[in-house]
Amino acid sequence: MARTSLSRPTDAELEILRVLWQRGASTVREVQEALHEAKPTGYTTVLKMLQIMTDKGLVRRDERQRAHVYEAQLAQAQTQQQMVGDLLDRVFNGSASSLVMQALATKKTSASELSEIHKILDEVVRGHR
Amino acid sequence: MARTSLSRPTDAELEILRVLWQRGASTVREVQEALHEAKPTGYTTVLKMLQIMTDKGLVRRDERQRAHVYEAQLAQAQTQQQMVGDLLDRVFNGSASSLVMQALATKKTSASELSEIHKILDEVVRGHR
DNA sequence: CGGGAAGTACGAAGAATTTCGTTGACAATA
DNA sequence: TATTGTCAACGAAATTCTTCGTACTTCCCG
Repeated sequence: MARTSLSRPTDAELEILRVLWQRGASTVREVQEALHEAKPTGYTTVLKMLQIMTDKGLVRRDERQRAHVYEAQLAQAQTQQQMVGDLLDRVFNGSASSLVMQALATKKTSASELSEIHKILDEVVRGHR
Repeated sequence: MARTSLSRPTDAELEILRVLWQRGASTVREVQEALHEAKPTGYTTVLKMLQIMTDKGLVRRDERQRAHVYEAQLAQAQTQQQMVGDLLDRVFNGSASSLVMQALATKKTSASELSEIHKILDEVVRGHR
């Protein structure tokens, strides 16, 4: 039974999505092996998660081969945008500047990261005029 | 029984923290009334949440009055920083520039927000030299 | 003092999340 | 063909999150 709403992925779901984004379409076994390196995880656990995620519409399943192949439904950037938007609403009252400020305060952001952000900012400002 | 770890607040916990940050130290009744406007919530529900949050160390409780007074343990900025750091790790692989990019892509950020971000960025860059 | 109002504590129940054991289907191979 | 290995499906258990009913306590007012 497919769902309609599509809420934000849980932690375990996100772990799996990260693998799928990195590897591209993968079998259960491939995902399990990738996850297992970071954190021991059983095969059936990953399988069950992927079944649930298929149900929720987070991933697509290709059943043509005996070993089904799973693929993330949304591109990484889309999910990132959704999740940062969610955080913006829930935690920052919609203030993007607060979010950026706290993001920069958290990590010692590298100089190259900073100039990258500067570039992005310039582009957005340019687009605004 | 107090906990040790202090994981990220759940959604319901965050709702309550938002009230406490906005109002400052408050009784259960005060929190409940504030929450109730946005979303009907029973008194004992809020009470139980606050008890759990005290347990987790998310809030402090002053029991000197009959109506206990609750206060957020961490300042809003601290929690924001923690949560954006968490998102950075879990969803953006630590790339602050990606996060900023997606944040700006999500909302039509206002011009004043953009210049505010620009100012923050300049300050951080200056601090780096 | 007696009774109601306002408060806390406790426990339970339902939902969602996460993990994994067992089963049965299917395929490769000896 | 008989055996062994790989896989999906299913269900159940453990945990966490969320909500709220009930019981007990304390305070105030007549």
